[in-house]
Order: sequence, then structure tokens, then C-alpha cells
Amino acid sequence: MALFALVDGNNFYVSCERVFRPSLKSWPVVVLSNNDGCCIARSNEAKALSIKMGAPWFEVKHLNDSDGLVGLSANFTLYGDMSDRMMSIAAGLGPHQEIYSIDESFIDLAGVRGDLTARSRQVRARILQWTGIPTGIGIGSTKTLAKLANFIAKTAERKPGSYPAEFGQVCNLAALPASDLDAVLGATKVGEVWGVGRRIAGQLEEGGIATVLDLMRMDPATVRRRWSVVLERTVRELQGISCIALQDQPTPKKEIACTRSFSRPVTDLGPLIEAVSEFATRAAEKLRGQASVASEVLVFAHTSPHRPGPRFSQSAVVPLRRPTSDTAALVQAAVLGLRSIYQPGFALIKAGVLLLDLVPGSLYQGELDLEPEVTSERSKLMATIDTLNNKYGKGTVHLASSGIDDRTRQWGMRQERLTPGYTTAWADMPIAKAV
DNA sequence: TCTGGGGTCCTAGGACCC
DNA sequence: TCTGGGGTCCTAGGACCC
Repeated sequence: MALFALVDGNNFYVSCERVFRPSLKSWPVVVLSNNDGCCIARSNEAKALSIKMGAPWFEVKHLNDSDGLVGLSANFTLYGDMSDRMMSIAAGLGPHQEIYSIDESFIDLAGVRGDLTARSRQVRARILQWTGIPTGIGIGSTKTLAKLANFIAKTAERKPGSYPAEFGQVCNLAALPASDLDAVLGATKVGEVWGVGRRIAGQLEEGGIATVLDLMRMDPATVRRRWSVVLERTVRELQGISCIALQDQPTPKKEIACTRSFSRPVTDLGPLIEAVSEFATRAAEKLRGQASVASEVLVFAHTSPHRPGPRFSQSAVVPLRRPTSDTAALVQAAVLGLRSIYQPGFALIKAGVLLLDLVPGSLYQGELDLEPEVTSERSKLMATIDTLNNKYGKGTVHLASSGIDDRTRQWGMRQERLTPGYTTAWADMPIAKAV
């Protein structure tokens, strides 16, 4: 029988920050998106202040004075490093791991013997001791049930009384007698199910399907007819029929994006070219990281949907004569596309580059009349640039079109509350002192 | 003043093919 | 009265995820 665990960091970004600033524990803390725009992670205390996921910072920052709310700029380099540490310990729970997001991984528990609940508590304690990150672990016979168990584990801990206390931190739905399982599912809103978003939750509730138990008891064929094959699969997963397999090898991305909001509006073509060159460069690095080549480049720019004034929103797709992962070729295509859509006089607040129609770099379409040595020289050059940038820091070697001086970048990100790179920069390493 | 970034999958409908 | 049958590919849009 299939069996899965889901290990998930609690309020992950906030927890990463708290590891290095213990004084933040018990305070309401939020981590902000790029440009310090929205709240993308909240401590339990911040959730208790009714701060919603995605709430704009400017709407909640008055809580700083009244309730001591702390807002921090996102430090993704730090979170990525903490994630690696957490994942490698979580992997000890079973033979196969799928890293599902920066703070979540599924573990395949099929065939693992012993008391899985006790084993999970040990792994949870080890992650906490070795990294400082608190986690919740859910176990179920399908990935959807493991996700649900994880939700229950975290909710039982955070809101005493919501579920039996023994479900706190680690919840094993697979070990529950059927009647107890029904009680738990009947006490959980349908919108908490993985794959049921706001829209579908609303439609289900209108039809009298309010709890997870109600959804589990629906007829899959009816669900397929009235909704979709996707929701049908969710129903079957709730019924204990495993339909979503563990993916322990990451599948290559089919598209790669790099998009950013600007710290302040940009009107002129010059800085836009810089920004788009930078985005294409970042995207090309990710592309080479998965050993793929792109066949098309999409570039877009738009004005703010929230602000008054003339609106502009356009995109252009630039086909490449041949698929490539060469930064110069991708930047050139992106800039070409940008020039084709650019119109002066608009206060643009966001732009981006998407690499589309990605194929493995090993699929090489040979052509007559091209010097293969040139191509292989170029890929050696790219590999060298990647090595240098990895070793000496992002952007150490870059194209001149992305700008030659960071300080003149009027489009650069706003990060006014950035914390140090505690585990990723020698200069920022915390020093322990004996008192 | 001020609102993130990066993905996936499915479906319906149109164009086109034999 | 009465207008085939079977298929592929592409795109736009919707919904979801973290």
C-alpha cells in the first residue's frame, strides 16, 4: 500500500529569520515580497493580528507602532540555504524524497517498518535541533491525505481545541480507525484540501459540500462531469486511492521566467534595456542549470494596474533561429522584443522575460554551414562565466547591456529591511561570544 | 507614495489534415 | 426534410499551487 509523509516548515521564511534573531520569537513578524510589497510569510502572532497572506505592507505597517509588528525584506539566499539543510535531514524519514517547494517535501514511506508516528517525531526533533526550524509532519495513504494530515498537525498545534491534542506537530491519518478519520475530515473545511482553491470551494459549498468528508463521499463520475478530471482525482485521493505518484527526480521546467516590479516607475528605454538584459541573463542561468535550450523568448512590460494614468501592457514573442542557452543570444532577442513594443510616455512598473518551448540541450539539430567550433566555444564561455559567478558572486561577469553600475539602476529592487546572509556570506556570519 | 514571483495542468474552440 | 468521420496541433483562458 502506498504511504506518504509531508514535512513542511512552519511559517518558513519567518522561522529562518528567527533562527538568527531569537529576540523575534513571540513577536508578530512578516517577511515581505520583493520591493517590500506584500506579506508572503507570517508568524503565528502576525496571523493573530488578522494580517492576510499577500497583504500590502503599506496597509499593515501601522501595526508596527500599535503591536510591535516587524517587517523584514525577503532574503531568498538565506532561505534557500536553510531549505537545503532542512531537506537533507527530512530525507532520513524514508527511502525516496520529492522536494515539492522551498519548505515542503514528500517522503515515500511504503515499506518503512516500525512506528511511523514515533519515527516522524524523532525526525522533527532532529530538524529543530540541527537547523532551528520548527516543522509539521503529516502522514497519509495518498499525497493529498498526507497534505491534509500536515495541515491538521500544524493547526492542532497552533489552535488548541481545533483537533485532538495528540495530532499536534505530527499527524498520522493512516493509523486512524475509520470512524476517527471521518470525525477529523468532517471537522475540516473543504477549502483546506490540496487542489481545492477559492473558486471551487465556493462552488462546492453552494452545493452543500462543506467539509472534506462531504467531498470524499462524492461520486467521482459526478465530480468529473460537473467540475473536472482534476477534482475527480482529488476525490479519489481522499478516498485513499493513490493517483499522484512521488516524483523523486525533478522534471525539467517547460518554461523559465524572470520578472520584477521596479522600485519606482521607469519611462525611458535605456533603463528598460538594462532591466530586460538582466532578467534574460538570470533566466539563461536557470536554463543552463537544467541543461535545456530555449526556442523562443517572451518579453513584457506594463504600467501599474493600481494607479491612475495611461495604461500600457504589451508583450512580444521573439523566435530564435535555433534553440540556445547562450546569454548573449537570449539577451539580444529580449532587447529586440522590447524595442518592438516600447512606447515612450508610460510609467512602467514591471517587466519580465520568459524563456519558452524549452528542450533538452542534448537534442541538437545539426545544420549545414554553421561552424560547430564556434558553438562549442560559446558553451565553454558560458560554463566559465557560470563558474566565476558561482564562486565570486552573482553578476561578477555580465553583459554590459545590463548596466555597469548597480548604483545607477533606477529600477533596482527596494529591500529596506534586508537581514544579513548569515549562512551564505563570510562577512555576515554570526559570531558566538562567551560572556 | 505604497500591491511579488514562478510555475503546472486542463479545456474549449478554431484551423487544418485525410 | 436530409450535408461524414476521425484525427492533430495550437492558443487563450481558467484554475490551482507555493
